[in-house]
Amino acid sequence: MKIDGIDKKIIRSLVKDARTPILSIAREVGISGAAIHQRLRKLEKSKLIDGYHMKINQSSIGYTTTSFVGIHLEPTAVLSSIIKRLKEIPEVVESHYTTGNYSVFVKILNKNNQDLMRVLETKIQQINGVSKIETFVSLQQQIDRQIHI
Amino acid sequence: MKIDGIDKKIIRSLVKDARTPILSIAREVGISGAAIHQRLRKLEKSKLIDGYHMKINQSSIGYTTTSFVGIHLEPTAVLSSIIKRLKEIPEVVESHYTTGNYSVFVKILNKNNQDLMRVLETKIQQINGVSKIETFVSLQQQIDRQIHI
DNA sequence: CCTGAAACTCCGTGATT
DNA sequence: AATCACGGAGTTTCAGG
Repeated sequence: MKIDGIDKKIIRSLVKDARTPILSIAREVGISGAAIHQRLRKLEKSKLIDGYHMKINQSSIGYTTTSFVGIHLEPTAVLSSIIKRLKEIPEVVESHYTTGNYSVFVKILNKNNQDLMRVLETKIQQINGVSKIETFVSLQQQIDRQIHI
Repeated sequence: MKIDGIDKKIIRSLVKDARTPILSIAREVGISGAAIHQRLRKLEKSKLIDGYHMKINQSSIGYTTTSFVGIHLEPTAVLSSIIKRLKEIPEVVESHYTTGNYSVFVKILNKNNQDLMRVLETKIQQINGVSKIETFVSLQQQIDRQIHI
């Protein structure tokens, strides 16, 4: 998959605002809307584009606490069933299987510290196969962006 | 800010696909396009909506390695200047100031393990005030979603 | 908070270079 | 891989219930 300068302009424009009309990108770039349309179709087909998503301001709906939880597993634990249980916890927004100290590493969002405690104690800690967890609460997020093209 | 069932339907639809036409949401919900348009304006004004973004498939552009890096700071380190330096590293996509073992916790994307090593050694480790770092490489990501409304 | 209608803008496609 | 042309859709605004 080759990406030229025009493709990059299209991508940067839609990464910034996914609802930008194709025609306004066309005017900016200096080629026709139909051409932008064709390129976008190709980019979508190539799987370079994962989708277009509205981003919700989590704190505006009361989710003010972001945390990372390192999860140590018991030797007999089965990863796939752990993941299945994690998916059932709506507060869990990311889950990774990692090298290093932990086995599973998750990002969770909560309304407040009490809500965080509830999820840790009554949800994550209760999953069969979880032995020990370690929690890092984000006091402030300073960077949040995508990889730059 | 009150969110009713119609607002939720609008939000869910645009979280899934930010380019969904307002009119098609209108047909789904059963009210006029103008009404959806008005509600969306209000949601945008209320700051509940953080934006609409194209999501790039990072691995399709060669960024196949995701890692989390816990950064220990020297007692004299100044957070704001550390953050400033981190922002200059394009591979750093998230940065948090956290409780727990670390002081700063970042998510970084790399093309491969060698590229990861380069960024750790020649970029992050070189920042003035950084004492020790600990890296967790994601071998697999199983969950990636937004908080559910 | 909704609607319908008008004016405007955009989308998607087919024919063409 | 770009262009033009065009009919169908979508967006935005506004007067009105």
